[in-house]
Amino acid sequence: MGIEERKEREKEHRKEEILDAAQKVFFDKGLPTATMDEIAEAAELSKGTLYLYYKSKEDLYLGVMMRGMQVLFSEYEVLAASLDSPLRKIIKLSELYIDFFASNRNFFRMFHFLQMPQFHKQVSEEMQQYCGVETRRLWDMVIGIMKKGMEAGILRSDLDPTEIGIILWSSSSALMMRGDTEGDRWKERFNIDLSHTLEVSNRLFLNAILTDKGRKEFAAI
Amino acid sequence: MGIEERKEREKEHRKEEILDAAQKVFFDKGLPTATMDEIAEAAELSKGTLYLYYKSKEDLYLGVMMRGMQVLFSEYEVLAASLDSPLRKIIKLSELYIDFFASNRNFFRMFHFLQMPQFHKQVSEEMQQYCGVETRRLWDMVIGIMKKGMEAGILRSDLDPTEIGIILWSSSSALMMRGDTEGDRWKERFNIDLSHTLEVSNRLFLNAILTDKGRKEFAAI
DNA sequence: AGTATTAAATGACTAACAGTCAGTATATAA
DNA sequence: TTATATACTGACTGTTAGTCATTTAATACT
Repeated sequence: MGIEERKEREKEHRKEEILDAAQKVFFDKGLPTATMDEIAEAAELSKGTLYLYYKSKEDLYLGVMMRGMQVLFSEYEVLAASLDSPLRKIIKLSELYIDFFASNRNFFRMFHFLQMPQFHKQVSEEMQQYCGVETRRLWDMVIGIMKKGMEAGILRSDLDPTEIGIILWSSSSALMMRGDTEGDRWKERFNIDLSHTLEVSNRLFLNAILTDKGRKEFAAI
Repeated sequence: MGIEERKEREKEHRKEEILDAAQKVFFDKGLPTATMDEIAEAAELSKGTLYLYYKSKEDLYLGVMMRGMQVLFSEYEVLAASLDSPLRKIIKLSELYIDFFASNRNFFRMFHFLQMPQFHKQVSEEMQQYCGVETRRLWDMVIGIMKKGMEAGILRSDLDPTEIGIILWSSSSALMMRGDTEGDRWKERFNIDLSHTLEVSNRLFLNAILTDKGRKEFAAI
């Protein structure tokens, strides 16, 4: 009785095809300018069909966004499983995020939508749930890497690994976001290269959270 | 010939009345859910009239947002003109922003719209221009305070005052934003109080950018 | 095979809303 | 009192998210 299973697979496949189409259109136009008709056109389906698979345009948007999250997550997974030293893992954590920003700009921009519920009009409970669960997996991974660093004695033990994780992540995000949208203006107005600013920020912060041992190891790299 | 002038005043007054109405509605419902008809109703004007004063719903939203920016700006202005020491000014700069976040949550949320052009559909060139100019005034003030700190020898002179300003601002913003939208979840999931995390972040960062002299003064406070 | 049943897809339709503009009312000038 | 300019109105248009009665296709049954 493989028919049920095949149908299930085809259904999943159709969902992915719709995401492919939505991704193209959203990358091109952004959430408010993209239309469901365009996405249907791109998917070679009727608009009604889109709604058999996703509850709203915003759900579809978040569906695409979650692909970006998965990309980042799987890169972190590789990092966490690697044989690098705890310090190198923490450094690479930042670098990976910066690389992700550089090569997946469109996904990066989408991330912010999740965090701004005041711009949600039709996000379904389920999708919000799903996003929350996956986001948490990402955080657990980041926090896990921080904890390892603390156990290895390179991170100050008077700090909370979760707090450090969120601070590092948030400050990086914020600077990348500003670099993305206002990088040129900062360059011409203040002669500031925001990607340099991000490096400075991470270096300052890293030095602030490392133990003497950690700082020595860091200096040796 | 004071008629022209009076009319000019009345026009400005009408613009403000419209902003009052828009503020109420936007605070209540957020950008996507608020409707121009509601705002017109609240302003006791017809919808058409709104468009004599503002080019689009998004322009109106940014108009309200700029009021929040002015509030923050004028508080910074008082601080900059105060007789506090350079170090105290820098500390108060953070505190002021945190206070603003606490007591003007709705304005704070609006700030993010400006920074996300991917969610702009109808923002006029003029409004964008206006926002840019005012934002720059705010930045100049922040950067000015940092420069004074550097001249006073309490901030490391190998760092760029503009970079320090933007890092401090961005990391604070990001943590407040997360606290705003996900504070409860972080509390229950990780037992983290994000307003505490913000304090930690600012303290770590401050210690990282202060000179020995600055750190001594800081410890004495 | 032919027929019944179930599932997938369609696209015309509705409702809601941003933005427009021809027309009205009000104030000033002649 | 009449003419002109200015402020305002609200019915109207165009667009688009989301729906649903109907059609099409696939599977099950006899």
